[in-house]
Amino acid sequence: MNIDKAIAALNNPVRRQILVWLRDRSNFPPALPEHADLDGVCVGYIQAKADLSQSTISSYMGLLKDAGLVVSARHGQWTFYRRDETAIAAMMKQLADEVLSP
Amino acid sequence: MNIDKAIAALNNPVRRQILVWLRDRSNFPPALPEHADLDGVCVGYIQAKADLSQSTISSYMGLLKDAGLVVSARHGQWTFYRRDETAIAAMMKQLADEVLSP
DNA sequence: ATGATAAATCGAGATATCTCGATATATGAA
DNA sequence: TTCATATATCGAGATATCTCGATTTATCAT
Repeated sequence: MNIDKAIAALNNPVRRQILVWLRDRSNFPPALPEHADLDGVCVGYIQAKADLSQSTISSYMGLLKDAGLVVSARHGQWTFYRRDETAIAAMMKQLADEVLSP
Repeated sequence: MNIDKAIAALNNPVRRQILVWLRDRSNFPPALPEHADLDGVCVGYIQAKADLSQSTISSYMGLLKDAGLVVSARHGQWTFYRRDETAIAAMMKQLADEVLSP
């Protein structure tokens, strides 16, 4: 996790909204039966919800992943993204330590 | 305080550094005797420490102020900036509420 | 008034980000 | 193998940010 990349990733309302959506799987359509046991949400569902182009969402997810805020797992032709709660909490703590007065 | 403006203001390492410096007045040279009772740090001191141009620092402080993270007070020809601790804490709380899982 | 100092504003070139459509890659199905 | 689907990558135009030097504004001292 890199605080500069993390803040840059957060510096966009849609990317923050995606992080919020990913807090709850029920913000998206049900998974396909063959994905029922998998964690995370596929890019297509995120794209539909965000209503931006496929390439934009793919690159957004790449930024969030590169910042360490989400992790991805490929299953067949799908890539599933989910929050990295530990990394997100660590990033927030680091930012708070830096920015808040003790 | 506006979370979009605040994150944008934080999305720059020098501006974050300035916020850190402003946590402790002793990060800067002593105030002039006639300013001894005033709170905050003048733009010139911040500029010297950050080693960027006067106009850049003036505009950085404007961004931080516009984001609500600092407040300014003019005294004679000097403008003194200081952290708005309440607003900074509120901003961090709002960001945490948005980004952290409950 | 004049001149000096501090800060804010302006205008601009360089760089980065946003967002798209088109194309490439990977996988699964027929 | 061929086709369809999901995602990633590429290239580009529009917009925003960074940072500067020059100028303007505000204030103080002479």
